[in-house]
Amino acid sequence: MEPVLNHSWKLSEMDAVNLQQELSLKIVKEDQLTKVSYVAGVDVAYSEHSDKLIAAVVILEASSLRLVESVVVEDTVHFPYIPGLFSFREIPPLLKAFKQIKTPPQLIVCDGQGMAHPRRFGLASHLGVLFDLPTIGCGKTKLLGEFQDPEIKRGSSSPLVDHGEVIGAVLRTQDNVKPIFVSIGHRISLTTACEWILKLSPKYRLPETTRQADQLVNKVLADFQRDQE
DNA sequence: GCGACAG
DNA sequence: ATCTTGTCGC
Repeated sequence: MEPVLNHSWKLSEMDAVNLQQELSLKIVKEDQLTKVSYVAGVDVAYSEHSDKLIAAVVILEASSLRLVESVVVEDTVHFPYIPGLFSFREIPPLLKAFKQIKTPPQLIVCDGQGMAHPRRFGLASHLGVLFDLPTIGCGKTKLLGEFQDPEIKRGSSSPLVDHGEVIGAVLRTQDNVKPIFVSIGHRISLTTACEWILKLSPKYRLPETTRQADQLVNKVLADFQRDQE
């Protein structure tokens, strides 16, 4: 559960890019994923007129999709939002929350891209390498790549391609609903990743992991901002 | 120069 | 991400 790397996270943009390139040298391999009892979901919500943020990690039981544990932390923004350097903004608070998790997950679903990234190393890949756990990148919109609209039926998908390389899948999780962008994070194949996302999205467009994490951070942030006034 | 650009 | 009301539909 401990991160294999320990950075200061007080990085310049250039430092961030260099670190990202170092970490991306790690090899992504497929795990069996046969014994996944718990799946984690993560999300961060930001305050508008302050540098405060709320980060959360939720743990769902894989078989029932029931919420079994959640950790919420308050933190401060220490890195700006820059497309391609998203990890450096969200990982510090997420690590802070992960440190308090008592139920270790065997899979993490991230709110953002994994391999579908300019350097093939988005948030999901980054988190996967840090924890050495299987991770899936699951974004609501694309960062880059070209694709054809998948068929209208739930479960349909089409490849997300960048410079001739398949970097992810555009997956329809509900009939006639806007598809989401799935990509390999770490230690998982794209096919297995899509299967998991479908399993985690029995009713809504987004997987339960990100939905639960999302509603949690937004609720806590709302309470936090209410107390400020 | 113009458009794109995870959250 | 965040600012925001109602509205169409199952």
